[in-house]
Amino acid sequence: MPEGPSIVILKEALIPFRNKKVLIAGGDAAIDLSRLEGQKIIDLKSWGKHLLICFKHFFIRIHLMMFGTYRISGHKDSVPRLHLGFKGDEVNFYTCQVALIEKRVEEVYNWETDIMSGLWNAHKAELTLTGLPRVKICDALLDQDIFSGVGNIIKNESLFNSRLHPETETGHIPTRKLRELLAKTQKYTWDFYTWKQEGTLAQHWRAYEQKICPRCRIPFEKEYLGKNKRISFFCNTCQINYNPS
DNA sequence: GTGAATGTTAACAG
DNA sequence: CCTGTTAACATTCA
Repeated sequence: MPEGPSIVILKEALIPFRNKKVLIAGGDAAIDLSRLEGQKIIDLKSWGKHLLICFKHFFIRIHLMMFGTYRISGHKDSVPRLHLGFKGDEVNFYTCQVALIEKRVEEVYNWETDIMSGLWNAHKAELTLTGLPRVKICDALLDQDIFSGVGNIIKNESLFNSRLHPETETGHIPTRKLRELLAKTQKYTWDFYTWKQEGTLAQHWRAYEQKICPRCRIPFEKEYLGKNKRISFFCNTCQINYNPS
């Protein structure tokens, strides 16, 4: 379910719980739930695919992984991983990773790599990629230390929008093309955010899960590419591979 | 019933 | 120690 934009949407949905006190903490998460009870939520943040629920002396990190779900002001029949009970309200998370971290978020996270953040630093990303010339761009885009919040949909769509072949090594990408990719990736994440909220995300896909290239009408390639063997949809004609042959 | 999917990491082999 | 592979977690849908 989650790439960065979905986590931003989740965070925004939780903003009404800022300054609310957790009366009951439950669920089967392997954390000290009693630590939460009686504590007031100070803030809600996200970094990449991490949702951060901030308290005075610690924060909760939630990662929805592939199948995580949640309910706000409601619950499912199954046992939640984390249940937060408030006065007359509740929030529940399912099938996710939960950690309690005894630090301030500023000590742990740098938002310059978070593609959804106002602090996102394209120049820093460019420098990092330049220093990893043999890494395939399809792997680099999924590297959460470089593009925090980018997932497989954003990877496929951004490469298509930039007309870049997924297997191109970063060191062979012309600087102008690399900068185009950085800009279009950030733009697509915000399109994703808008379309996800509208419920129209899938109908806007131009590459992901598509059979025909919308640009030149030839069939898409569908291959498991890169170190991580994630599915890649791409057009062999429109998307240029700059690697020397 | 089977396989694959918006993800990540621990464990293991070499 | 580094790198690569496999397993594991876990839900839903085609």
